[in-house]
Amino acid sequence: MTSTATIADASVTGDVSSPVRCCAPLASPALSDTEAGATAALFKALADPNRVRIVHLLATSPGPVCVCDLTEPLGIGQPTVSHHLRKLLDAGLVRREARGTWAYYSLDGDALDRLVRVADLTGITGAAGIAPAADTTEVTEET
Amino acid sequence: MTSTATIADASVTGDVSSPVRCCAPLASPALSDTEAGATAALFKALADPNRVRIVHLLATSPGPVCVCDLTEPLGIGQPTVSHHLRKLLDAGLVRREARGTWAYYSLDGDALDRLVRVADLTGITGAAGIAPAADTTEVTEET
DNA sequence: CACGAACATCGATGGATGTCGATGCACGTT
DNA sequence: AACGTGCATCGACATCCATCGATGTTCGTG
Repeated sequence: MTSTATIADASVTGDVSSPVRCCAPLASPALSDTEAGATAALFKALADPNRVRIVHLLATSPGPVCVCDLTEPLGIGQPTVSHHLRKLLDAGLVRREARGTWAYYSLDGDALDRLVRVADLTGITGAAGIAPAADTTEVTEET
Repeated sequence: MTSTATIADASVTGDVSSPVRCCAPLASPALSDTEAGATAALFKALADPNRVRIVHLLATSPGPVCVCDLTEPLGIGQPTVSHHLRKLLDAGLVRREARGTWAYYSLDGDALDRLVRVADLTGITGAAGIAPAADTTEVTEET
């Protein structure tokens, strides 16, 4: 189906006046399926309020935090906390350190850096198709 | 609910040697419930491979893109594309411009900036409880 | 004025996910 | 050795979500 020559026939004249077929030949997905999935997985790890709170608690804590420290401020059961921590662990956002009976969790600074980088990558700041929000131009000079 | 005063009794002795009750009183969630929810919602908007691809396509496209331009590279139906675009629209990541029969979408540069800022905010880079992911355990480094 | 195209919405459905209670395991104290 | 504590896992359940097909609306052309 990708052979739709009619699409190319629509031409990229730029005028959107006639309902021919529309559809200018967009760039094919330069993002591989695997990469898109990995990026989505990283975001999905933070797509829950309680996990956001966990990351925030880990960030604001002066040191590693054990599971039982999280159940109360979050207001959820211990199995659920373990569940969320596992999600964050799988995403590589936190690190686990078993210490006797306890399990201490801490943020992975490298992962957070990766997160910021992905956020930039997603938008490719400075690309063309970005509508400047308000003040036109001036679109985040980023790094 | 959870009036467990015993927790405070555990005290912040700092030594984790005896299984008294553990649980040093972590800082209460400095993140408001509303804020945590908003942050999670922003991440949730990008927690899907197809939406990541859409954002990528919008970013790499030389100009605004209509819905029919997306159905083919994504390989999903038109209603589903509209569904995803609505999610991105609700999250404020894209902007919609009706133009005759077509609807043109473009990225919202301000929203992307906000995304990067939230990613920073989530981790508060430079906070204490962050493991530098240095040489120690070498993590897994995923794929 | 009638037809076709693009798009949003509706209803339905299968799969993923957050939450809980109960259970099992590891470890340190008594 | 026996007990208690912290934690991960299991099974179950309710809910959310991505996807599709069908439908209705709007707009431009013949």
